[in-house]
Amino acid sequence: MKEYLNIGVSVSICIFCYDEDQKKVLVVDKENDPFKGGKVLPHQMLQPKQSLEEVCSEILENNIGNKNVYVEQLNAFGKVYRHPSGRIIDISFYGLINLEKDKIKLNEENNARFEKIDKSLDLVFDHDDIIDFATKRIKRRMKYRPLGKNLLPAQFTMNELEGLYSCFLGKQFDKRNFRRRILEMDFLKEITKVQRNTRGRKAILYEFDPKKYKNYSKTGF
Amino acid sequence: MKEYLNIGVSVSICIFCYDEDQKKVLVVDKENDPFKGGKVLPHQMLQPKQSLEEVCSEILENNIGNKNVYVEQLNAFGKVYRHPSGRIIDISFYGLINLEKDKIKLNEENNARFEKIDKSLDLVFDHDDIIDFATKRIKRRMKYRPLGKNLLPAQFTMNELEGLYSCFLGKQFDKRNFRRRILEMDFLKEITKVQRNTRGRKAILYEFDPKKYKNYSKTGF
DNA sequence: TAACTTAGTGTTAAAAGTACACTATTTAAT
DNA sequence: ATTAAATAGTGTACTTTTAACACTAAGTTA
Repeated sequence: MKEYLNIGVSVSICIFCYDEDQKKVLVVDKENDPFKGGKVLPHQMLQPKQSLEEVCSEILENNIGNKNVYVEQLNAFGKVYRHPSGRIIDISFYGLINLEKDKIKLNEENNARFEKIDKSLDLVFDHDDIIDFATKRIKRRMKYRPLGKNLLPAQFTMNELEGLYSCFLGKQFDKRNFRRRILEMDFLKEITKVQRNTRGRKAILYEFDPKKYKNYSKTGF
Repeated sequence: MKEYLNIGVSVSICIFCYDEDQKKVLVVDKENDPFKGGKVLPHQMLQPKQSLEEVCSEILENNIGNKNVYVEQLNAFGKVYRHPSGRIIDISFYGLINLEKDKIKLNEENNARFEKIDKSLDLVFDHDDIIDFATKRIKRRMKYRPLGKNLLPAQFTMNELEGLYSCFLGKQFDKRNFRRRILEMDFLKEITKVQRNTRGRKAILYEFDPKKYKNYSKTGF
């Protein structure tokens, strides 16, 4: 056997959602050694016949019961001793979902769950670094691409969208400027129906315009 | 043997330089099958005991005789049939060099050489895609980070810097606006000496201010 | 000394971004 | 029915950034 084949390739995914006005990430309990019982990102070994896309689909299917989630590649993490039981290169991805719209069925066997992202997350391997990497990537990306279609319900208010942006970018916006900017970017459709069980004035509901959203997603503003 | 080990990991590097007012990339002739004699990016199989950084150093040493070139990771390319003789995942990097300053000794055995980047490059595997990926990454990066320290000689004129930007971004600049913007960014030192064997008026020479350049490289403007 | 080559310089107009405070609509409480 | 509390929505003035634009300066060569 060729020596260079003594390397495994794993794929891991940061799956983010926006829930209870917070950014959360999917973590699972590790079912086998090393670090059995430790908290990790969902991940899996790549098999020789699988494309990277295929193993991503499998990971998604196995952990959230829905393989049709768009993911993007982040980075290959390859420190020699990142994995204690052999040489494993990890290729990481991230994806964004909405808990209702995407019909998520969390895997109960490995205790798959969404947790909010802070110091106390504390994953094993170098998975905290991966989350960090993903967080920065998303922040940069959302400055020139639209964000929200995968994270929000089909219809949403301007304040909800503002909350999302505010949460993911970690800063406050001026209401008026935010609205103006978003509407100028021209990827929203205003829905005439105005319905919500809230106190206070009822808000206009918006949807993303699928075509425009898609175009801007590809080419940026 | 575990099935998932039947995958190899290669590392390839796009090494760019700026020569004769053109952006060029290092290519070599492939020395063994598959595609023996074909044109490729310098690359090598990752060995189990090597870090990604180490194999990059080796590739650099073997092809340009200087392993101390800063490289950044681009992307993992992992299509199942990208390599005809087995499953190989390629992790690509890019680096920027200056032909004189970096004391480049091109490997003659594999005909290592810099070629300008256009349709006629035509590399085997998916190496054209990798160059494409690198080109876009650099374009995006140079909008918020300084560029040039690795590509230009230690001292250079403002017009030379403009030429470089113009070449890498693929667009023309207004002289006055360009100068103003670059000087405002404040990573250049003006050198009093004004010397060049050129026709016409002599130009002021600049150097990069190492500290400022480094800071902006990390954090952006 | 005139023609040519390359380097260097300021101003104005347009666009984008930022700061800022009140009115409108609805529900809940009295 | 009236008032208080909650949430949604709106416009203007100022500042900063970007973009457009053409001539003068310094040196070389014929």
